[in-house]
Amino acid sequence: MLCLWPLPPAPFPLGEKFNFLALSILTISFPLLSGWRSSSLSSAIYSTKRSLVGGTVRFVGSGGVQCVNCMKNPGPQPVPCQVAPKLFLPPQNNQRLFGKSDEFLPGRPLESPSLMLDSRNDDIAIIAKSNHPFMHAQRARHFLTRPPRVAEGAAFDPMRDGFPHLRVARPPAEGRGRNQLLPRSNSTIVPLFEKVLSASDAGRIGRLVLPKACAEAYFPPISQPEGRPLTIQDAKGKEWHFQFRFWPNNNSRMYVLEGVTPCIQSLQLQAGDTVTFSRIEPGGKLVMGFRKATNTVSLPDSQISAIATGSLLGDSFFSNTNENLSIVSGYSGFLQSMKGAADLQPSSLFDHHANSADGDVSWLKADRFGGRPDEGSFQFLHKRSRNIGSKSRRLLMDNEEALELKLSWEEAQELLRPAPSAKPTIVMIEDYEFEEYDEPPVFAKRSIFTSRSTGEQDQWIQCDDCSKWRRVPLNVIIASKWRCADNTWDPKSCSCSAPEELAHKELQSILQQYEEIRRRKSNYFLKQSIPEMDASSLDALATAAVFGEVGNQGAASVATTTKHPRHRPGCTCIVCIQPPSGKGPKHNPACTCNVCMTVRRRFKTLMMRKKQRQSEREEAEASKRIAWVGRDEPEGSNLSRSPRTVDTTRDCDVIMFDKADANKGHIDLNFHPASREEEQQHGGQPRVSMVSLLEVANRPLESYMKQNGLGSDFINGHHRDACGENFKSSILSGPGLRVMKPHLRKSAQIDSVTGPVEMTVLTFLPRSTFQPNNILKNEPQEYSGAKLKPFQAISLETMTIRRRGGREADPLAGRSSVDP
DNA sequence: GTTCCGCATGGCG
DNA sequence: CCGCCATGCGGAA
Repeated sequence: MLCLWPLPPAPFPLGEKFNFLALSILTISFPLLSGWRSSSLSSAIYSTKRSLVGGTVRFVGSGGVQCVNCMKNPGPQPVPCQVAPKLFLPPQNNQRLFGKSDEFLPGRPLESPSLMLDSRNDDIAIIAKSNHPFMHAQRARHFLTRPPRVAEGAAFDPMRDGFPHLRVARPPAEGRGRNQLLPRSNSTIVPLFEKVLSASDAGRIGRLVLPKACAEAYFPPISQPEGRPLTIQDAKGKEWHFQFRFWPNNNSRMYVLEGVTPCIQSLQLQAGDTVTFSRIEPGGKLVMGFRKATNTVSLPDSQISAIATGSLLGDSFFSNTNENLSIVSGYSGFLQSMKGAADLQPSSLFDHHANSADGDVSWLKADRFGGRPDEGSFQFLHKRSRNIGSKSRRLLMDNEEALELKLSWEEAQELLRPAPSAKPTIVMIEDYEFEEYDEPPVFAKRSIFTSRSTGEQDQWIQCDDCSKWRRVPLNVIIASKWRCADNTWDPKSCSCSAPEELAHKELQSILQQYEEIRRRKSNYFLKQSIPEMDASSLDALATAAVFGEVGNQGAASVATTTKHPRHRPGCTCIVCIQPPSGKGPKHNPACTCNVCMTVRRRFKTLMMRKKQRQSEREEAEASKRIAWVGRDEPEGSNLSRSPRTVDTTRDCDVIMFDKADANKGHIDLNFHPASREEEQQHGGQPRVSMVSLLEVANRPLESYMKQNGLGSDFINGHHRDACGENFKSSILSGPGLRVMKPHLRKSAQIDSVTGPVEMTVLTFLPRSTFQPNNILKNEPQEYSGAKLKPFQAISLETMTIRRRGGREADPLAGRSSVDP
């Protein structure tokens, strides 16, 4: 049942902001006792329009909401309310919400001792339960800017006009006036305001900053900075003693509630949680509740730190301890339209509430998840975005953005594309190229890239309506929803009724491979996330190195693209000019194929190169390096060349090794092990024996290095070139895999023989993560892992990294000692 | 050295 | 430009 309330007469001039006041969609439900109605209150937008219907329910001590129109004694006997429709009838005479004749009394059994009213004016009872929407209207700032201003001494008037009143316990007897409510039996809870806890509030300082306007309006007046003590009672009856005081601040005051730490801790409140303040009348006892925010909670307006509920509407109230009754009070100022409530989508926040309610609690979903918000909703969203402050943004990130960006790094990578207009700036850092973008990446709809035997590539995008896959140009970036009708590139497929271009088998094959790649990537990242990889992971790493190739097996035409998303048609980079290729068997961790062995050997090569450079820096003798390289080439063949690859692609990243055809300087972006082996066995000269490769690969890295005149210090993680090596190791992640954590686990990345192979990496990384300036300055200390920020899943500052292909000769080039 | 206290600062609406 | 308020900061305990 929809409950719409009229707005009370504005106690203060309604500014423009008021028109955008956003309220939550509230849902309440309660037992259908006599005179009771289950209701579903939904509210999305609060507007100054006053054409809303109103309703009156009463919060009764025995629980539930009672219709004041058919105020039957709550009892077990089901007595249908004869005037049920009146429950939410518009109030007459433009009465104020929660005024004399308006009561919104969400009714869940109030078993809490907090409802044992205390007549002390400065007592507060914390009676709200976690996650209960007290006031879901989060836009309080606007209220707060104009709460009923009262002079000291006049504040804290419990019966001030315009205050919402919530009756507690039994509803008044027929004919009983509101002012005649008996203590303990007919008390009114007057919601005052609420505040979203800031980090400071929830911190250990023990000071809760109170909105000035609210503090002055609803709390006992204080004339001295020392203020006065307040006793707070929680839902369990526990009393907390606070000091309500203020600080002089810029000729003003800053009100704080001191000594809140024990309470905050006891209630396990954190920044983002909401503390609510109300008052119980008669007696004027202040009560305090709270509402927990969760990670998935979307605070409609976190920046709104408080809500002067009393001045406005204040119908909401607390849940009590009865889990069966989830009474979410309505905010009085309600929506002018419930449109959108029907097609609300789930959100964890609201799911949470729904869990404890019979009715659906779906407020705000429409707002946040595209539930076709009406005009008001639109305004709400607009307003919300307009009112995000820096501090508020922080909260928003914690509460909203975090939810909406709940993507893994990999997932995020899959959705990121360079901005269409972005042009990279190539930055050289040591022997790596960084393609740096000033523009943030854009999100794009997931697509699959395939390549045909001819090397031609296609991009496939799935229609959101018919789920058919349509071929679209490679350079197309689909932002979000896409339908066949949007297919302006292929008139034959611009309708959902058009048949799919791909045969079912082909499609299945593509999708299977796509999923397989994704799965393997995921597994790979899992392995990567293990701080200490054991040596056996080398095989896994090698396997990971060929993941992309796996994706190319089977259907000849199926291959994930070798193009990096930033590449555009016409791009002549080493990646784009290479046609994809590759077929063959999968590689398991124990695979000893040439490629896998090469992968292993590459790693050793890399280690040696690192050490070599280190030595070079120390000795500054370039000639030594040349000599060293000369004797370090195990094969003297193209096989020893570093895989030059270096790029990953969009969704289905593909490993791109040098093809064996190194003489042509040709890089096979989709090298396949079988191809290489076959080439070696048939077409090319078998320049290296498997036995030798195995021998090399299996040789302990340390001994291998010693043999090559390399120290082992770096093996133990004490390499001096922490900057460059760590960096490179970081970005030299798995083949065809984007770096997940660019600079972590130094020991694992650098020291372990399971360290990364020389593979493709291309990822969007926060510029701040890599601190390229620091890197460029070659200041290892500035580039220590500890100084790098943890990876940030999504950053608007991005950098892509690409291993510079083949710039340096493999130090093992020409080395023949391991050749047979 | 830590915590508390009071005030100052600065961002933002 | 002003007020609010989150938070920093320095001195005191």
